Amino acid sequence: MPDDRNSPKQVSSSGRERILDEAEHLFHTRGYNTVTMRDIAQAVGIRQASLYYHFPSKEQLFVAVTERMFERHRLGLQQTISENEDNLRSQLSAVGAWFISQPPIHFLSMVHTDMPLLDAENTARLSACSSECIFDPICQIFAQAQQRGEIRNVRPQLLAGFFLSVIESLPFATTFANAAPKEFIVNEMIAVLLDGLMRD
Amino acid sequence: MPDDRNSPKQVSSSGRERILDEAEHLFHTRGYNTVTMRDIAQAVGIRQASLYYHFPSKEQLFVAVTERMFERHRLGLQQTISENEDNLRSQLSAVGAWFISQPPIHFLSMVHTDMPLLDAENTARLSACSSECIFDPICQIFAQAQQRGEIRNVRPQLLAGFFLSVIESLPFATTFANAAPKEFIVNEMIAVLLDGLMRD
DNA sequence: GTCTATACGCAGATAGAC
DNA sequence: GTCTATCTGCGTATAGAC
Repeated sequence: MPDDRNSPKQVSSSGRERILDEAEHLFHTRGYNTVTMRDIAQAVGIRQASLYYHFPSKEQLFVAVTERMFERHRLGLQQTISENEDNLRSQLSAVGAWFISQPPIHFLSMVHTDMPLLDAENTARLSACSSECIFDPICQIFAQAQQRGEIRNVRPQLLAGFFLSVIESLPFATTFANAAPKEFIVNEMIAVLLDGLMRD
Repeated sequence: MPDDRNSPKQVSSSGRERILDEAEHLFHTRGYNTVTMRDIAQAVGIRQASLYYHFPSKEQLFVAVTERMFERHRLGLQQTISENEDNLRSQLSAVGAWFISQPPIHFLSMVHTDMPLLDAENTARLSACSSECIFDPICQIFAQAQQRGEIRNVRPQLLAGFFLSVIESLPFATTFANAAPKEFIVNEMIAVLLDGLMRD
């Protein structure tokens, strides 16, 4: 917590943070376009116009929300990966558990539906942020496993995309009536992936 | 082509069909919410209000468009699968080629962003339609390969979800600067999948 | 920091002429 | 079948009081 002598109350639950929390929940469950500033204000418990004291526009609020979310994933993934440095299987399993523990990103929806509504500058910002915080860490897992000789030489980017696309489809897959729990699906996926990659 | 004696012009390019064509292109590149009836009318070359002669509402137009698209996939998949009955690898490769030949479905975006804006009844219709036309056929491919003893016993639903989630992420994956062509990615995916499933 | 009030534009849909 | 004209509601954003 920053040492801001002028802050009258706790910094941790400042008005701005409460807005970011509620906005994140709404944006990433219903999408940028569908959520209105009134929805967010109502969730926070203030009036719609009051949001504009904290954020200059809906778009800037969305960017702030999304960057904070990506950054949280970057830290979470970094810690998860460093705690399981022994082998690829345990790393992937831990990473899967990390994603399951977080609200779904709905990355494809974000890229396809939300991003095109933003300024070109903000689109570029968020794209870069998503690569650094999510895609690159997963890539590194596979790249390092290859350096250790643990798996065959398939392009890490391909494998990372592979892995993430299945993770992303989990929220949908588990809407089926007879769906298995998320943890089961992820581990099954990892098993299929590795039994094809492992040298016997 | 149906034998409609009263049709004054060719049925193939009737006004209704032209609207469906343009609406499909717009809806499935930009999403239900973002596309306006004026956008569709402009693409067709008529005025916005004229659309309401053919379809009672934007929602019904979207449902008609999406059902027609799913049905096209059902027929395309059926033919593709029947033309490659020998083994799983050639079937999957052909199915991958089929999906690449079609405009992306953006299924996850549709479920996450578009569907919740529709009536519960229409949501149910489209969900059922997507299962019958897309999910079930892919499931059958894997189930039959298991019956032939070609692959291990992993739940076909899991493998179908696996396969489709990667197909769905192709439009995104190929936006990267140094991206490989779609065909390459799909075949690489199939190779990883099968080398883990094939009995050696 | 939050409020009320309001300006402004846009999107879906209807009415009725041709 | 397509048009013009219009109604209605909603969403973002601003102005200014407290």
